[in-house]
Amino acid sequence: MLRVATWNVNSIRSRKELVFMWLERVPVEILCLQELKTETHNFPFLDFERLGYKCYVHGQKAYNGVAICSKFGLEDVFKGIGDAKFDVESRVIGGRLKDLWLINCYFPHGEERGGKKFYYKLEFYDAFCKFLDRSFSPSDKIVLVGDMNVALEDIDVYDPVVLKDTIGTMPEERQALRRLLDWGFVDAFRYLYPNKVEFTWWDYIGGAVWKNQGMRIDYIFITEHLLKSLKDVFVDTWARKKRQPKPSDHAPVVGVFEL
Amino acid sequence: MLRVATWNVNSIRSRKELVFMWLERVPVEILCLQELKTETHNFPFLDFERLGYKCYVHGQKAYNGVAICSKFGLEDVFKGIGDAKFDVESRVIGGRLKDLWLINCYFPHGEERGGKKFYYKLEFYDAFCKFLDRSFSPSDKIVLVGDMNVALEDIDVYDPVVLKDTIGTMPEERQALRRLLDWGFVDAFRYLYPNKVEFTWWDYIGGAVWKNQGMRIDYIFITEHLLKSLKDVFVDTWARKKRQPKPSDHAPVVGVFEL
DNA sequence: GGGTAACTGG
DNA sequence: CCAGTTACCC
Repeated sequence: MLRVATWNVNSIRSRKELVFMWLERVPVEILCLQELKTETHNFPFLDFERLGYKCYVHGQKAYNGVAICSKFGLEDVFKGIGDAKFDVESRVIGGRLKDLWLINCYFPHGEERGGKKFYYKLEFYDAFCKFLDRSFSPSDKIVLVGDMNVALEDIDVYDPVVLKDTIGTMPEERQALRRLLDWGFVDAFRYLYPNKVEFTWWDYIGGAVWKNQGMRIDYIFITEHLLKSLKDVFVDTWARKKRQPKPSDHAPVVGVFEL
Repeated sequence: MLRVATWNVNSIRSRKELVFMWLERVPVEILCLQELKTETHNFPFLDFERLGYKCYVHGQKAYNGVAICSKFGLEDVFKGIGDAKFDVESRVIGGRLKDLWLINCYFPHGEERGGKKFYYKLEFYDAFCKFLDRSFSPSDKIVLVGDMNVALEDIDVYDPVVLKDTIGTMPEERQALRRLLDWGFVDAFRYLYPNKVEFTWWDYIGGAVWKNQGMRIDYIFITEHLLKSLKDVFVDTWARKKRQPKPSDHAPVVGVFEL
């Protein structure tokens, strides 16, 4: 069994205790983290080592930052997407475990429609697709995980009417995310559960998590070769609902594979 | 027995747990606090009430702020020194318990010799003496406590050579503080222990507390009528040496009276 | 609402 | 070194 988790932790320094508590509950083999909000040298390598994880970290001060913590050593580890315009930010890290590629990405938030950050988000998706074209083939075994900052369908938000034209739900963004599916990925959660309403992110404001007012913006995408190995995908809201230590606004998503 | 304590807590919001732990050790009847660093409405009135204290609070956002927490109700509570120039900051609070006046003051730090804040400190002392002249008589029973931000004598600093011309030790400042003694106050600690070397403040920097590199800048001053009632004065370093919760850089000073 | 940084006061 | 602040990001 191979369990691959993705979790936007919103600062690894302030969240590491929670992460280790969660790993006791769900000791996944591979944990992909986003929004480390710290430089690589501040990453808690030793704490993860004690639990048997080797960590591959692409840190950044204050913003972004991604890591893969794996029980198995990775090869061909890469950072960024080979595009200088976007690689000034630490949003992508990947590597290979035998014939399985892992890619962990923190896609831009976008802020609001029409602004500079909104176009940056769309352009990032564009650049990411080009990176896929250059570096991979849809016939590869690839697990692409991360915070995509887009809810794919209306079923992926708690209220599509209330959230109309809010960031993460707009047609341009959904189209950008769908290009990853068009390229050759399958949304593992939706593949197994076509009608299930589950969210991975809830705003800190107004106790949204208690009213389950969330969005599904964190994903496990897999290429077709992996579909037969996919056993389950689940969102663990335990860590999001904890009050002490304080939670991230995202919950971890876990994919279970039998390879 | 009446125990009166003075403690610069360096933010009551971040120090309240420590204060309540300390009150279990030394349940003083009257606790005078300085550097609340918060507005009056954020003061933890309820926590103190649970322990039987009535609190008189003169708060301020971010800087200064003083309070008297008393097991007995006070009358004629006043805030400030009646001088608009200095009363824009919350540095003084006082009140009367029967025939005993309590005055709690946080004197300015002064930063360094020659600067604006240095003259402000000296002028504050001047204005404070004028306030005493206007409002009190040396024949009154008065307990004046607080962070005076001045070490009276060389014996009150860990190394007068090293600290020469550093803030809190300079002749101008000592002269300003001595004017309170000239007015009619007695330094209760020094009265009982003429040769004792004890400090009330240690810099956070460089682990000064562990090397006992401190200064005595927090005082219990009393008028002559109270000398016969004075039983003891002690500095409790317990709270300063605690690591969890984090300490203030000042230790509480306690005066014990038999009235 | 919760994290970061840079600044200021002590 | 340890508080507080404002400003920025999500």
